[in-house]
Amino acid sequence: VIGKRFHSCCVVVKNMQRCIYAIPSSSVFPRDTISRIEKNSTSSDASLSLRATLHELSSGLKSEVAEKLSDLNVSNFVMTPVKRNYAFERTDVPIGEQYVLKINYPYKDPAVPADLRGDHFHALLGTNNSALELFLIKRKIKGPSWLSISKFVACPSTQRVSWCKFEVTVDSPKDISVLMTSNTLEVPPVVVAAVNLKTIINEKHNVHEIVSASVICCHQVKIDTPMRSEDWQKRGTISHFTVMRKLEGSIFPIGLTKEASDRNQKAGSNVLALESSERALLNRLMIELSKLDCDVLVGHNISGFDLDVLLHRAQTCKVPSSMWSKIGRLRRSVMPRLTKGNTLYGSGASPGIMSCIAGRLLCDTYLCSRDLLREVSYSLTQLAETQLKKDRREVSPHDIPPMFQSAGTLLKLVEYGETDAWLSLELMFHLSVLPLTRQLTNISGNLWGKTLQGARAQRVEYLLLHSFHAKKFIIPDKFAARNKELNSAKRKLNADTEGGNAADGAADPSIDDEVHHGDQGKARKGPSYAGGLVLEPKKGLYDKYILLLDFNSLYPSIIQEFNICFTTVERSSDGNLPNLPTSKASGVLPELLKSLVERRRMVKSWLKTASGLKRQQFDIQQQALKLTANSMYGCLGFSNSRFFAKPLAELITLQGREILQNTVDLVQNNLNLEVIYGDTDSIMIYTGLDDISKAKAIAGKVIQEVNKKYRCLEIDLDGVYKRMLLLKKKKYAAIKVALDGSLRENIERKGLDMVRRDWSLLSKEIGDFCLNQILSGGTCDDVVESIHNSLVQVQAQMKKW
RNA sequence: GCGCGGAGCGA
DNA sequence: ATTACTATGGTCGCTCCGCGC
Ligand SMILES: [Mg+2]
Ligand SMILES: [Mg+2]
Repeated sequence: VIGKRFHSCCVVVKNMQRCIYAIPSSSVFPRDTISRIEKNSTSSDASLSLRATLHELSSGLKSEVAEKLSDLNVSNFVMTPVKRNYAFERTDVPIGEQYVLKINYPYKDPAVPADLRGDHFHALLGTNNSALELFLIKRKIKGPSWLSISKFVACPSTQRVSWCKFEVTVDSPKDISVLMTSNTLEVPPVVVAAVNLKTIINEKHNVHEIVSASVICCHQVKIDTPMRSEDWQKRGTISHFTVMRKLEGSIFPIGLTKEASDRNQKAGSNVLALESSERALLNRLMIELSKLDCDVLVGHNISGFDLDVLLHRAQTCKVPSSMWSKIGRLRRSVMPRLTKGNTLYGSGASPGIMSCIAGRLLCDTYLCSRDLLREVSYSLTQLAETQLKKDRREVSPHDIPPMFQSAGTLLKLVEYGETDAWLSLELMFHLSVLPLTRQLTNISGNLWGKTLQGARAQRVEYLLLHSFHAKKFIIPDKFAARNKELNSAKRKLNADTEGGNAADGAADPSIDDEVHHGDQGKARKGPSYAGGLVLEPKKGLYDKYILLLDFNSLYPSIIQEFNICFTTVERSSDGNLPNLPTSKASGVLPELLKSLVERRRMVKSWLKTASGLKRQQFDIQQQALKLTANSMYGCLGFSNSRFFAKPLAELITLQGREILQNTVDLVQNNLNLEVIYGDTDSIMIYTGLDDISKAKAIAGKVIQEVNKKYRCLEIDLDGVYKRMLLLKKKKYAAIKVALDGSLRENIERKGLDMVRRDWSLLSKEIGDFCLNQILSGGTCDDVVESIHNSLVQVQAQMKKW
């Protein structure tokens, strides 16, 4: 901090040590010897002698390892016998607690092959762990937070690796710790720069060339709470500029130069810079960006367009690396391969591009909107209209060259560019992207940048890495040899779903709630195990009260209820469905979920009494905790996940199906109520009553009966429907009555064509009209007539066209 | 009815 | 016109559309 401003600082951590584990043959630490000496070693000097004994026992192992390491040109290593747990999928590592040999040596030395074996050890784990991951896990760094950095030395400017304001070096990762007293420190603001490029198309090479770049910069952005527009738009905390260039072989239109200098003079800074070439434009842009030294780059489809164009043009125009690399915070000398994989639209920036902006976060509001909103289109124009209530003028690259004919139109172009940057920025605030992703990151302990990219699997991966590490587990390697099963099991499963699909041939999932929408692009793989049970709906129009009961967070609750974990469920090597655990000891996953649920409960209790920004902060935190708990199951069933455990995922969904079926049976057979539908974690009960309080009383009874069967699982009344049209599985609409006593009514539409974005507006509007009529409560004749009339009218209107 | 491909809703 | 998982991408269930047989 200088004065009241925060600045960037790069910390170079030297001497990172690899941490690998050799799994000894059973003869190295004989079980009876170990338990005998452990029993005696309760006092401290006895533990000294324990250590001595362990070193003694492992001497053969150690010398063998030492020899093999030396063969591999690894010289500076330390070996220590330690007690660790294992609970994962490798069959060559015993499950449970045991002594293993920990080997530390510098990352500078080469990684040893993962399949290295010896007479005294039969497996090696952690050989390829990344230094960054190890650092975060060992130092227990869970997302952005204050760190204490001790014994650092400032780096002379000639040896810097970064463009940061400060750069220091520490000699050991242990010089860095999470600052425990950080609650007393203010959360620093971040600098956010919104970028928008305007390009023309070079027909010959079929590439975009940049003619203008606009940047809007917010210097005081909060990351702990959402910000209202009046706060982030406060004068003095925001700045902007546009860099523009003339078209090749032509000059700027008359009056532009004068206008630019007037504007700059008036603003007291370069708000409009005119350059003579694309290369000069890029140079200027990089200089201005490096002055801003922003923490976050934001833009609409910035990862799919602007950054890509920017770097490709820098390459083509031979912008020196000392310039283009300022787009990030690391100094770089060679341009990485910009396109590698990821040519799919909407899948984020390529790794090469991401590496260029190292040190800055990337917030693509196109990708964020796809994740957080449901819209028929995610264009900036559409989002500006529906989300921000603003008009946006669309400018295609083909419209641009003519705009160079007059100063007036060219200034319009500047305005459009700056407006687009502004709208994207506004969208970012509107969606609270930074507070939400920061919170998610602090819960899981991964990298913030990855959360911004989506990377749900990695979030869960880090959450589990931290948890298992804290309990002294050896963590599964990233590229475990998972060559066994693969596709063989999946075929079989699809083939032998016994019974038709009447009431039991269904599957299961993970109970997503509101969020997570836009899903274009990625072709889904076929399912590899059964998911949630979907009851056959009793189709029809219901006009008396219907109860919607729904289990809260079904899968997280199942994991806790049945203590499902890597550490508790015995899995056979053939990948068959395991039995429920009998173990009393709580597993790691259940404990983890319990703590997430408890934290959420606490935050929600604060939320009740808080107000204003504090309240919004708690709300975000609460959402993030729920999201995290709910996404864990998905990763157990994710074949590329480091913690892939299909048997566990399968066991969870099986419990889900049984619980739903048992609930249906109880409600129908014991309570004599009519269940008309249910999906995965919910049941709908037709009460046949006109009296809402009687209906609610029934709900209370059902809830009581169901909940007393379980320890963690909890069913709750999710809604009361006054009338409902039930068409098919996952397709229905209903008038939902508010439960807060206000009796407000609202039509809920699920799965119907009118909620899908692949139907025309006209079709959706007509559908909605029909639905309103059908649910209006009018007589059948009236409804039919009204719909018929309306359709005739539409037909007439269409004929006029 | 089967197969393939494509949509994106639902939990 | 075609398409190879050195990195990486959360799960499954249920319509709809369109082609070919
Ligand atoms: Mg639920
Ligand atoms: Mg539900």
